[in-house]
Amino acid sequence: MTDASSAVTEALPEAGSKRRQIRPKAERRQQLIDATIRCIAQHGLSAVTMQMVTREAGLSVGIANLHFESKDNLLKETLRFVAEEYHGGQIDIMGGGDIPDLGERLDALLDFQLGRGVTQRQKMSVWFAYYGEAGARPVYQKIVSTVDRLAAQKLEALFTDIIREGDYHGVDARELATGYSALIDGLHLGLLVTPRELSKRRARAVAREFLRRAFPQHIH
Amino acid sequence: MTDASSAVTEALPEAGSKRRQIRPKAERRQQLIDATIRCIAQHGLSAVTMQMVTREAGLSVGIANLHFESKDNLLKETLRFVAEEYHGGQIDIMGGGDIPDLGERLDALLDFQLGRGVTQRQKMSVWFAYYGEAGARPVYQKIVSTVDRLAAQKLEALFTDIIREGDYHGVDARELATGYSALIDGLHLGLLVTPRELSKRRARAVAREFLRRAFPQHIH
DNA sequence: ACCCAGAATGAATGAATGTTCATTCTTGAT
DNA sequence: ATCAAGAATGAACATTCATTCATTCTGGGT
Repeated sequence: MTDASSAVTEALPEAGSKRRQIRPKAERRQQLIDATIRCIAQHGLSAVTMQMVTREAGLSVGIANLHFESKDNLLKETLRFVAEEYHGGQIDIMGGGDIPDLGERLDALLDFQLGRGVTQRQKMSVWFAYYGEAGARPVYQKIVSTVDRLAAQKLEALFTDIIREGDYHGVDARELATGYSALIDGLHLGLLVTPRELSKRRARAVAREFLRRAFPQHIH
Repeated sequence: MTDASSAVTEALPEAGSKRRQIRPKAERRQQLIDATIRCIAQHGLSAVTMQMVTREAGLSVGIANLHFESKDNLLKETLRFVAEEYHGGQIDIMGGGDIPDLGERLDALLDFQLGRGVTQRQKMSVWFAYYGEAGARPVYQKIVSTVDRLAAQKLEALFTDIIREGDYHGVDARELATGYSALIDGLHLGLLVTPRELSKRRARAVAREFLRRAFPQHIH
């Protein structure tokens, strides 16, 4: 469904080549979204301009309004892309039967959530930039909560399976899922804002400890 | 140290009174900071303008640059205020001997963190608006991490005391403190972005469950 | 009653930004 | 080789915003 290793990191089109190229609409859209992600990460959402984004993409200013009708729309679509990439990745891991062992599936989930792909500063910056505006922009809330709800359901289902398999008592799958999701979000925040105090390694240890406390038989 | 019930919510100075009033510098500064908080919460950080803030404060545009030298500075000072209010409140509860019983002190902390004062949408919006920009603005990182570090130390100390008192084994105070802080941050995020899915009541239950799991003797 | 230091005002300014659109260029079909 | 559809360009425009500062007003000190 989603590709966590999208080409967000590779900037710089062939510098020097000034020849105008015509490319399919979908490709240009993605190019602009990727450039937007880089710009938000580097300059902050409130400092992003259309000129900045199109220059980063190696294209002219007019093209942004050709493929997206407005800046607002470009930002909206960028959020949708990031949200779907993140939550889609989780859903793939949780729902798919790719990993039959439930404990290993938990591990894979944790790896995805705090691994290289997602915790790249770029992605985290974008993620929280929108969170910051969500309070004032219902559109953002809706985009996030739509994918978020599905991921939450899958996580709850996974926890329910684990609870049944391990015969754990006094544990509420729903509450635990809420707690785990919140913990991961909080760790992402810490990694973004105070990277000096919280290393990726320690973030992972903290999350793992949370799971181990809840499911001791499943986390080594 | 800080006053959690500051007058952020009360908008509207006496409407209709057009008489110019001269007030001490400190008062005007606070007036403008409060107005800025309201504006960020309502319109989002990226949409805040000086005209908007000064109108909200019931003052003229020029006054903002009289008391703060620039918009940048006003935003910086506003973040400092919110950060100190939030972390200062926590530090007061944790460090002070106002509450001798450690379990009760934990309860008080949780009440403060997820109670009315802090979880007001206004404050949360501001908090995360800045987090969103922190990736691109080292100044914000520094302001937050300064107060954050102190609060983290106090929390770790409190947890250490509790672990000693309860004679808990296999628990690392530092790691637990990191996890708890992250959990609270994540719950705040949930309350802000998906208030429909996460009620304040449930957020509190989740946090309490985390503590109960770690310190069963101290949380009823 | 008077005065003046400095607080407060808001129209004016210039810089920055989103959006438009007339024009140019590319490419695949004929 | 030619052509048309439409992708791409970027100068121009209108708007918005932060900042300035000449001017007005206030209130405490004398």
